[in-house]
Amino acid sequence: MEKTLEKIVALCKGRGFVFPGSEIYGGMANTWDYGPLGVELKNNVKKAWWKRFVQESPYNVGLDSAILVNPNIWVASGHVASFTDPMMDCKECKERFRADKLIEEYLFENKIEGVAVDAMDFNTMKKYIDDTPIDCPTCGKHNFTEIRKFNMMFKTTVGVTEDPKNTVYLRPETAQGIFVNFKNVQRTTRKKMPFGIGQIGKSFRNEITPGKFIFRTLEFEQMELQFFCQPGSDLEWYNYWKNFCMDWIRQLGVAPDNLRFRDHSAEELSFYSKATCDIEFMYPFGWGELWGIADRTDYDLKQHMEHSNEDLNYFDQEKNEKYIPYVIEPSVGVDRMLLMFLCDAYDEEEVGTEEKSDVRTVMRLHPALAPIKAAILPLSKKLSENCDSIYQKLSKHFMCDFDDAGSIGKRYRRQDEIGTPFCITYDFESVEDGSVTVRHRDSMEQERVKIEELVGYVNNRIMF
RNA sequence: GCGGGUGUAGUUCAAUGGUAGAACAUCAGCCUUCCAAGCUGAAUACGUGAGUUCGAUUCUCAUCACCCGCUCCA
Repeated sequence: MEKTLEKIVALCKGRGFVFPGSEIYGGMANTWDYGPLGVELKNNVKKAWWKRFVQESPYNVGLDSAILVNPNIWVASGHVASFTDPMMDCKECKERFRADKLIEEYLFENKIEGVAVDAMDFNTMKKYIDDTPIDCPTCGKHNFTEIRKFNMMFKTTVGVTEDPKNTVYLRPETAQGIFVNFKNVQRTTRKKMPFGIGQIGKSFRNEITPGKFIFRTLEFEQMELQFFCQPGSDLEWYNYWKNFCMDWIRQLGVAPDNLRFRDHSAEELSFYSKATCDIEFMYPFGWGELWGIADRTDYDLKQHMEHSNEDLNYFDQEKNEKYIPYVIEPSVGVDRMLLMFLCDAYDEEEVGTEEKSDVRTVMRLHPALAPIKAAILPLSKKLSENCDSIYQKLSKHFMCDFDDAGSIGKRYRRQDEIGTPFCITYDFESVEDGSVTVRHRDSMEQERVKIEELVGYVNNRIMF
């Protein structure tokens, strides 16, 4: 079986998981809408994360902070400076480069030391490139455009007048909302070190050219934990959360062969990070980052302390000492996690006979993630009305579907394709014995269950 | 934003300088007692705008969008 992104995108669009954004207006690049099944799947992913990382955790509590915040937060966090890429084009071959990268490469190749590219402003960079024999890596010529700023933060304006003074940004990450609430949360929950704050929310990045379905989008949802701990214990917790995250994904049924850790090399590390590791997934287009686990040190709290003049130290009563906590950040994108589950769950099975080959498409989603938990299918249309009360009863507890169009086999296939773990078939005997047939998606086995036991039967199996 | 490609029903494909067909999917009816059956019928498309032309889905230009590369990393 070939598992391609095209097939998955087609299934998503065809069955109502994910639609292209603004489609009737010709679309809008890198925006996607979640359909009736997609929103269920997405909610289930978020629910599962929240349950494991907040609800069941002795350490962590939740938060939902604002998307629009005081712009000084982005100055303090370094986003205003570092999210602005200096782009320049080669006039000869039209290739585009990052000016700072060009200089860095040149310095590296010629073993020149003592030139701080990070400290240069755009004019200095341009002048340096003009004055230095830095050539276009593609065509070898030296004829560049001016540097243009590319800020990855979306801007908008507070108030009705478009005064630059009123500019605010849509947050490019949820983390900062946690840091600025560190004291509020610690005080109100009376948490002691170590403890974490979890948050699920939307972030926005004005990427140059994203792509690959919902892997990278302008607007995306993050599930982040910022875990605060005593300096010195940070690496221990860093490893703890790495494994914790990996275990969680595996328990949700993702094939271990499709997952790996990838530690960032020293050059690759963000300026604020001491150690970073990605959990990567084997997408149809190759290994791609899913979950970033970073030791952010005390960088963020320190920055906010400086810029806000608030004391963000933590006082440890037991040890009678004061310190700025270190932060371990496991941060994952909901959308690319959802894509992972879709890709991993997608399966095609040969079920045809010799004369007539046939393919059965099955989404082998973990029952806790499946958009529809149970489909209620009358064996004959004559029995449809008898199913009303079953549907009403079950739908109080979980998402159900009802379908009486077409043959029973066809209806099983429809449910297989959207990952429904249980099909409940009401037949002529059901009228007599008050039982139904429960057909399992993966084994295709059937089991007779009393109607009054259905809720418990399904609930026990979708629990995670 | 730059380079290359593409734009016809929901999907996959046709045809045509004289306003478009099919398959699958969908819906309705008949039939059908557990894994994509059958029959009958229905709905649905030339991305948008301008130009050439008696007439454009077809030719030209523009525009918009999508795909592949550059970029990026939740």
